[in-house]
Amino acid sequence: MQTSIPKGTRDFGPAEMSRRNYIFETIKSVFRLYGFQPIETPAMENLSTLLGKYGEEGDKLLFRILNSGDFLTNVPDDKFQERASGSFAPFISEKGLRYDLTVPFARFVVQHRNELVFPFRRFQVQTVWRADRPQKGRYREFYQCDADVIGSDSLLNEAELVQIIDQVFRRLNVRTVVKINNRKVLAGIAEILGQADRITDITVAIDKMDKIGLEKVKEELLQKGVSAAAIDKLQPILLLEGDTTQKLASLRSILAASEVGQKGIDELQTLFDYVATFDLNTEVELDLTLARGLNYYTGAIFEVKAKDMAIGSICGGGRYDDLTGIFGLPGVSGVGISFGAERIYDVLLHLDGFPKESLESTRALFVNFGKAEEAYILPVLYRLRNHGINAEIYPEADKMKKQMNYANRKEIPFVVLAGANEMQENKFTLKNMSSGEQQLVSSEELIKILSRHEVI
RNA sequence: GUGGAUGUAGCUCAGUGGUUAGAGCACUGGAUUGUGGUUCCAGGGGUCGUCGGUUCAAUCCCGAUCUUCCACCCCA
Repeated sequence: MQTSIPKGTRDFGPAEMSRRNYIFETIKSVFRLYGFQPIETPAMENLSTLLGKYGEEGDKLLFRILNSGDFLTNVPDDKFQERASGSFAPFISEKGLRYDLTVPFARFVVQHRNELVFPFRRFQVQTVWRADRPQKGRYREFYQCDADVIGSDSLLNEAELVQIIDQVFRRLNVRTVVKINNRKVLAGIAEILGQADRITDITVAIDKMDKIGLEKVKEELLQKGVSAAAIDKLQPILLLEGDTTQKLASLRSILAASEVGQKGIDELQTLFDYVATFDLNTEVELDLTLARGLNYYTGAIFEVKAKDMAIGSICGGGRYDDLTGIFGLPGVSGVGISFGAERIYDVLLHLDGFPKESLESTRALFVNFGKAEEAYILPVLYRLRNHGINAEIYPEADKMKKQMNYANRKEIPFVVLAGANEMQENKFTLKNMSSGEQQLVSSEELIKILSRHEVI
């Protein structure tokens, strides 16, 4: 029988799981350090919650769940005849798999607003699904690791998110650069250009600056119907030189006529002032070409890139002023970030950055020689486990070669042998599998040696 | 969603319009009845992605479909 799994999904074996858990645990522990609390939401949401929140593209990428039971009976005859999936679909599907963690979170906040303590700091590490066409580093099922603060306008939140990013990548030993921009500044730019209604086209185009270059961006803008005069005015903004302070200063004069632009610059200034007082490993820079696709961002936007590997962003986020408004709770501002665990995995693999001990599962294997030996071993095994030592006994009295081979394959560092000789002396032979050395020890010594956590 | 490539043993890959399709690694057994990683010997395992067409004959040629990969769109 041929087995397979759906397109764009993956299995994870034990070795991959321990590496992935290392990443998840690192991220979660930093989230906890900053006072964030975990929540989980269901894999599926009502389509009414999901639809229309990610733009037209996003709606197409939603996985929809077929209604259970005899789902065709609810379809009116005329819809059935039309064969148009657009009008047909609502009758046969009312649930979908979540597309990200932010929208379900917004729904969660609205639904539980009376139980929550605001400002609410939550983190969430769960799978999301997108019916995208898979390629390298892009899957139809993947994890997101989100932290958001909701119910606070303070820019201190943005500043602390930068600290969190720094702390996570410091612990993972990945050199990064954090790029920051502000959606209000982008709106200001569109306003100055006299193209306030084209803000989406403009931001999408200038987001491609580092990828396709200035000339292509200008071409794309022309094609989208932005006037040549406006593009000429845009050019000096994209080519701003100098450090952050200088960039902000020149931007302030360029955007003098835009109120929203000035507001954005103020916010950026405050954020960078905070960040300047932190002792960070990561570089933090102002990048006016950073746009981020998601259209619910309204203030700061972040993106993190690895310095030692070209793989796109490994973390991103921003402020959204009214995400809960669509669920009937207006005026609640939030800001959050999302770590891309799958890409961080690829970066660590590339840098050989996974710690050796994260792979070890069993510390000691007891060789099985037979029933009498089993009875001798089991109480000691129980004691080892009570001391927090991962240990196992081979379940059958198979050939030594096979049992030793099992230890090799599982990369178990110690093997314990206890047969007639050892039983007579009430001792155990402890073998170090990497050096091949072995010693005769008591059960007390066994526990003592195996409790040491050094890597061998 | 658009364009291009790909699919042969568990894995990495050879190969041919014509008898029983191969290698390395892995697996199982033996050399070796309390000592693994090395070596040697033997063995099991494939409707050559799936369906259809051309042909006396297809794993090979053609078409469709699915998978994986690459670029675009978009994104983590």
